[in-house]
Amino acid sequence: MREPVDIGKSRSGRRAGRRKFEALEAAARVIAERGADAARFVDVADESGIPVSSLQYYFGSREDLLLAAFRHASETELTAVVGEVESRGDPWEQITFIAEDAVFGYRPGDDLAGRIRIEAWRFGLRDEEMRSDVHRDYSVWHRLIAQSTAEGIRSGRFTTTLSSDQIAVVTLALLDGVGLRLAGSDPLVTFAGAVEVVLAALHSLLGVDAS
Amino acid sequence: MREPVDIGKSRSGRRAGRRKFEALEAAARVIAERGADAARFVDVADESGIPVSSLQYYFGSREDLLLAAFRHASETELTAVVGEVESRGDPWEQITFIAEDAVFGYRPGDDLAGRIRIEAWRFGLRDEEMRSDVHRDYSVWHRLIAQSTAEGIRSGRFTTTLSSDQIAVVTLALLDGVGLRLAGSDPLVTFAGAVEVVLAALHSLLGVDAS
Amino acid sequence: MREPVDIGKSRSGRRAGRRKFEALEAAARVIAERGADAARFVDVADESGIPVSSLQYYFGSREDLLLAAFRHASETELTAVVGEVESRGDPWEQITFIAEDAVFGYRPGDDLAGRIRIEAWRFGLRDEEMRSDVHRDYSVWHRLIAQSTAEGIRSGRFTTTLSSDQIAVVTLALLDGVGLRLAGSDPLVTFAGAVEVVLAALHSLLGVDAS
Amino acid sequence: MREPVDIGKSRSGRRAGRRKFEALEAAARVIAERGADAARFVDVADESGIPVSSLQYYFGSREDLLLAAFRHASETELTAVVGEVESRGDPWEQITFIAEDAVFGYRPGDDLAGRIRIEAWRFGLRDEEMRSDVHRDYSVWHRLIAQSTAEGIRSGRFTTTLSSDQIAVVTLALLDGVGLRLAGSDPLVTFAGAVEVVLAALHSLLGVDAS
DNA sequence: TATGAATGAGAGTTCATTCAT
DNA sequence: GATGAATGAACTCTCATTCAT
Repeated sequence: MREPVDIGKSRSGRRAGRRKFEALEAAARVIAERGADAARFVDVADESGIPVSSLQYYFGSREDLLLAAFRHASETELTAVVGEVESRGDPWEQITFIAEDAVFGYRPGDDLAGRIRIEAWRFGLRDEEMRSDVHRDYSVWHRLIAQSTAEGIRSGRFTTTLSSDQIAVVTLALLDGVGLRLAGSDPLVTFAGAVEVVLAALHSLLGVDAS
Repeated sequence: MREPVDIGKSRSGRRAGRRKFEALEAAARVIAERGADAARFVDVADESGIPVSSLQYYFGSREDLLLAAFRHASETELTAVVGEVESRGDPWEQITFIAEDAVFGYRPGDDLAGRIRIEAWRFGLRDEEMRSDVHRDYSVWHRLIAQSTAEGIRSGRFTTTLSSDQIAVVTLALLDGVGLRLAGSDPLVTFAGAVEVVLAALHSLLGVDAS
Repeated sequence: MREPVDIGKSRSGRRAGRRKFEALEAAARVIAERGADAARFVDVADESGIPVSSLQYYFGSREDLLLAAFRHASETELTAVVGEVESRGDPWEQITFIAEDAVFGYRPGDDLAGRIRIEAWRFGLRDEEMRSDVHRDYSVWHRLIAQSTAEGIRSGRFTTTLSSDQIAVVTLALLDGVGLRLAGSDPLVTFAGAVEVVLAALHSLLGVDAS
Repeated sequence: MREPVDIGKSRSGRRAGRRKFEALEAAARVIAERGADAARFVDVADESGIPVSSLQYYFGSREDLLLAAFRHASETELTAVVGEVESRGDPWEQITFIAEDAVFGYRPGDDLAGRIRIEAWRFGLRDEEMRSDVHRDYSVWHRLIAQSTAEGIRSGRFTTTLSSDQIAVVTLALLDGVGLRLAGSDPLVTFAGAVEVVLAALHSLLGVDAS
């Protein structure tokens, strides 16, 4: 609600913007490590070196800080992914990029992106505002996959009994589903195996033309 | 420290077992509604009518109560599912039963089972003890699916390029993945559509023999 | 709202009741000294030796503690005054007792009662619940004075152009009005002078028969 | 440290004086509505449209702002009343004007003056500087009433057993006393009844000559 | 002169837990 | 075995104030 800090255009604002950025990154790390529900102001303060009262001054309430951190993380991720996908011409390459990128977010020891995603879902279950953010993010991922799929079908690269929208839903479900297992260190799902099984399933479902 | 739930056989224990059972059911409802992190002793006390100090007397710490509630819920669910699956002869029927049962746990307005599952994963991300419970539960589901799949492959009912273990991983991922969308009221995934898309994907992946 | 503490009948309750009583007396002292708006939990805790969290356990919110303290003080005072007044037969003696008792509440160095009264009014200006308590207390004082006055008029002891209800309003206004001056250490109103002027005014207004 | 309000004579100061004036009026409204103890910088900023830091720049600390607001209000009121009183020749008319003016300050729905007076007393109970302001104001009111009374006695218009100083004390006590009841919406004291009872009491006490 | 940025101090409230019965 | 009483710890939020333009 309160947004007193300049996002960083003017000279004086640059420093404020910089601190806000650092606060958001710190908040994301805290959320990933402890979970959104256990992310306290004092944790973010310790992680960022910014006083608690300053965090409150920047973001308002605790909930607003969490929302801002989630938003920051998803925007950063989505922007990068969309750019990369568009730079690839082949639909199957686009799909594999998306899948690998998503699963890489759960890489053991470097799973911040994946954990943030999980926390975002969870938080969205009970927070109205977060929920609409999550829905919007999913719609972007969905469109990305559905478009690649439709293009693959059109061009004859893919042959599938499912619609492109169904493929998008299935793909996202697969990625979230294996992500959970990876994040939970499930012994039945290794990182390498996760990438392989997801790609194998999509390859089969899409009937990818070998040529 | 933690006590396994008294099922209520001994004479003096019968009433205590009854109360514990009610406490666990109440705890599950609270967890599903508010989330494990926000589930307070006082919430369970209000929901069950049992005083806070009695809950502590029965279960020990807050964490122990949550663990017991999760355990109670997953045991109840698994016992039922395993029985039902074993009563079915056809592998595809077994798979469809498992899939439908899982997705039904996210039925809008009656999604206690699904929400408990989500909370269990999440809690297991940061709680050592919960995590091994989650792993054990997944291994049961995994075995159930892998066995049906192996039987289907052996009998020629299924024709697939994936191993039965991979099918198990994919199936569970799909179910969790669509469950998340349903639990989050995602407008892109309706309940009916979720059942359909999961079955369509599995049907395609398993190359189910039409006969 | 919460009233978990026995008021002190049973053996175990006696101690709890005792502590609550001490908390209320301490709260009254703090209110008199610092003012209701500045009366903090920690002040009452320091004054009474009871931990803050125990005060909250006993009374609930800060507002409830203040209300309870005000109520405790006014009940104690009113009970005593009503008893004393009834024990006096002559209307003028009754009136003088009330007036002197009220003004004595502002005795320099021993003005707890007077200050509590002032804080009660003030708090009642903005607190709904306090306000009705204040109204109720005033109605008791009013009735007391009006009855004495009516009796004096009936018996010929008083001769006045004002109604007994008007005399009650005037008397209470006078007492509050001089009380304010005394509480504020106004150099124009000394304690002795205050008693004198109030009695002189009432004597004149009531046309007290010299006999 | 505290600056007397710039009335706005110097060229550069005129605008600043205007803003200060508006800030003081806004502060008075806030004090009347919420009470001095609950009057925050941010409330006055919202009420006046002047930034918090500017208010601090103009007035210094919070206490200084409150003092300035009280001073502004009482000066405005006193100046007007003194002028009006002096324009009246008859002592009883002077007294009635003072009484009516005071009670009118508690007119329901338009009781800013009355509430400010109450807050001023109260604040003066614990603030040294405010207290001397209050004393000074009371001395002005006192002199006004005592002079009218003395003139009335001298001219034979009044016949009373009380001294003119006592009449002043009684009058002010009456006015404050009924003001409290009015401000507190006491059901036993209506606005019309308050005016009537005060005038009746003074009429009786002063033994006003009917001629 | 005027104002936004930043921050320390403090307050109420929640809650798990300990203790005594 | 069961439960009410009591309490310390932690957390969010408010607010006056200081600082840097």
